[in-house]
Amino acid sequence: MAKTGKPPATQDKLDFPRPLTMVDVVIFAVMESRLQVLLVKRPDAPGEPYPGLWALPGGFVDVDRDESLEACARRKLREKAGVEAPYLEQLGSWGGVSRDPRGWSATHVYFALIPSEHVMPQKGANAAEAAWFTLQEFDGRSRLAFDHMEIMQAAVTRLRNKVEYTSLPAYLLPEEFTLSELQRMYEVVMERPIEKSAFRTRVLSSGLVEPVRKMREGPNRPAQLYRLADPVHPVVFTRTIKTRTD
Amino acid sequence: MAKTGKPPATQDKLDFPRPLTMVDVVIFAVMESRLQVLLVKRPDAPGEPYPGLWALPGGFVDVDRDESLEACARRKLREKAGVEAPYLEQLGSWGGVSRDPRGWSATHVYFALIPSEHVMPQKGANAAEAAWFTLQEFDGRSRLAFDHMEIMQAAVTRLRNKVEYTSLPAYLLPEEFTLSELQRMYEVVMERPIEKSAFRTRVLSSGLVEPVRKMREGPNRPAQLYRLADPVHPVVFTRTIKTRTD
DNA sequence: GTAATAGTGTCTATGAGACAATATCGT
DNA sequence: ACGATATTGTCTCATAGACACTATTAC
Repeated sequence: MAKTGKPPATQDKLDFPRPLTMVDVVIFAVMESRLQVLLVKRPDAPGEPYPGLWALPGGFVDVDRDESLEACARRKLREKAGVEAPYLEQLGSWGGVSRDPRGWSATHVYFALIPSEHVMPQKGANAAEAAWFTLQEFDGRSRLAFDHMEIMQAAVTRLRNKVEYTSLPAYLLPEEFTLSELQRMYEVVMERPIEKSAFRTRVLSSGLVEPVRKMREGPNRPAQLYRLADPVHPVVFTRTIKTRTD
Repeated sequence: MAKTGKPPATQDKLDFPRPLTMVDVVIFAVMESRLQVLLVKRPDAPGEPYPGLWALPGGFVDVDRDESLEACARRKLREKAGVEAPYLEQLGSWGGVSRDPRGWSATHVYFALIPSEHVMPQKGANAAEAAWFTLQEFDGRSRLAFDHMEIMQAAVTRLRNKVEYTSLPAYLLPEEFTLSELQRMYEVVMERPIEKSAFRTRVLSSGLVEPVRKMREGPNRPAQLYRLADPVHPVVFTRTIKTRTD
């Protein structure tokens, strides 16, 4: 920030054109053993760009209602997905002259992980059409509105990178879960199997989880249920889960 | 982005108040074996917030001159530090009602690493007062304008985290450097000594650097000079440099 | 020779990866 | 007992960390 930039040196220093400011959210959940993203359909109303195309849930910052960018993101999350996400992190921002036909715009993008249990009645509060898409559905053909394809890819990349050395997949599960279920979340996100024994040692010795006095019953040996020891702070491991063979 | 938010449902859908949009840059360099940050002094002119306080270099996005956020950041970098940074990454964005007395504002923050050789004639192009500060100078007492203290801390945290598993410190050096010099950069950023032998193995086996047919001469045994094998892409290691003892 | 820094080697500890063995449930 | 999944154990390998040793320059 600092001093006024180059804009017209009028008497009123704030009297120069301002970019549009928005917030978008990339919401991930795992359903049917697949990583999925929530998208909403662009309205057909006149003046609306990219009518009928799928887009990330989001919208303009409302200077009267939104205290901050993150508060705005949480509002979008509530409105579009009807959830309080257990994990929300800022992904980055995208801005420029050409990304929105309505003019110079900048969007602040957040990415959220939610347990599929929290998944919504499929319609956002404002009745906008919303749907979950697996990542495979974007191989080339389908287009998204604005630069949302690029943003979504960035979000997936970030998630896939972080999975290698953090506990993020835990936020895709309900409060209580077994180690096998946690392992499955890792495998879905990484799209490759991981070794059971090593995984258990890694998780248990990290202090990531603590056992609850309950078992998951089934048609086989019951499994110990765990919950996050510190649900607020993800764990960062000092090694990636598998030596990369770049 | 997507549909217009809650703002006044006028005929013209874009006719609602827009936040101020800016870009700030946290510029790091190592000088005198210390990690330092470039700051500029806020002007004393009437209407300018935080007059006389130190702030991150930055300013409003100029919708006529700036193609994109990153282009805007590079412009600030040129104007305030007079450099093309060999490393520039987006740090995040900060936005809300209260961070700037002039109204709802959002800043897009980048962080840059530059070799101290590139360091400037001390005055920005626009004659604004600029100076380098060591991080120690911010222990409590000194205040920065806006939320720039918080932003700077976030930048330092990001850098310190990434040093553990990336080659970022290489961008604090000139094109050609010795392994000892590289190690010194790591040590300055991490604020702890690291082991020579392990460091050399790590660096050499990673393909991070390649030798040039030159040596650094001195009052002792000459050292092999290296340069980055791929100056564009930082290397990501699969292990942190030292097991954290949290 | 000495001082100073560059560069190598050796040994240990940690934790990942592969794979096998054992445990405990419902039926 | 059988099927299925949970849980543990054993062995190997890669690499970080500690520390010592050797190498090459200027003086």
